[in-house]
Amino acid sequence: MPAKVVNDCHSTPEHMEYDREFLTGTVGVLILSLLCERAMYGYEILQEAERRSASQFLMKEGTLYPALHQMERAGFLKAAWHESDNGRARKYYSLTAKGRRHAESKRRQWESISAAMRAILGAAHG
Amino acid sequence: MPAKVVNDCHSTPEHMEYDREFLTGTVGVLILSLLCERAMYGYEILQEAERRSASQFLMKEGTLYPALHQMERAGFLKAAWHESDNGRARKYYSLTAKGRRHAESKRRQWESISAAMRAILGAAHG
DNA sequence: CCTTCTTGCCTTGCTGAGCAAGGTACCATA
DNA sequence: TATGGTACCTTGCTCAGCAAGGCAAGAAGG
Repeated sequence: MPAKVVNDCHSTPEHMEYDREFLTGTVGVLILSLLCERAMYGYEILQEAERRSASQFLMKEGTLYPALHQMERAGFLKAAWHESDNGRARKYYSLTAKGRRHAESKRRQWESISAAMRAILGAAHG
Repeated sequence: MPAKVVNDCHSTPEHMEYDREFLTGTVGVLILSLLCERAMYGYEILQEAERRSASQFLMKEGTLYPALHQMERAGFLKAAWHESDNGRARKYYSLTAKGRRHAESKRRQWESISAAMRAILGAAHG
């Protein structure tokens, strides 16, 4: 039996290292919420998430791009290529109407769970 | 490609149906936090989680028991059989010292993530 | 000139969590 | 006699995150 490893999380660096499991689900809400404000391209989403969370969230490309493609297939996003100043091609994603509704649903779910967790954890750690 | 399905979450029943992904990670903190207060047996944990979250969390047995076993193997929990009033055997789990430290770490992680999410979502939904 | 860094997109293949769906056993109630 | 609650358990599937790669092009520095 080859042990567990990966993440011990006993140290407290400037930005906390999270057990991967905790991020499950957050990625979706994160993307949808950011795109709620304005259209963005993939690389920009990575940077925005990092910036706004004060470097707490360091989303990986291997997480982001597949997620974007899946949401596009699901009809939540639509993509459009645009040239940037530096001549570099960027793929901008924006929310569809369906995606906007979905974003709202996800946001409500997250807040509901967050509240329920606070109710339980709060009682526990007194 | 056989569609997505499973959960639409557009209705708003008394207790919200969550997309499974959101629960990932929460289960661990939940168990550890409850056991922080007192020793409990599996079935009791299911009920407590449901009660305290006002039926928001309906943890499944197929989720709970394997999680308990894994945490025991990891040295976070220790188990002890006790007879109940009705002569039924119950397996009580309690935290080890290591488990107590782990619980604290997990709780801090959750709160940190929760805060970061609020920072991003709050800005988004204005 | 060559290397390295940054931007910007992408993929394949593994791991591991949650869970549906089953099973066991006992007791009480209808 | 069956149904439903208590109380424990398992096998096998799905799917999200991610490590680790790759492609292309421009900028920076030696």
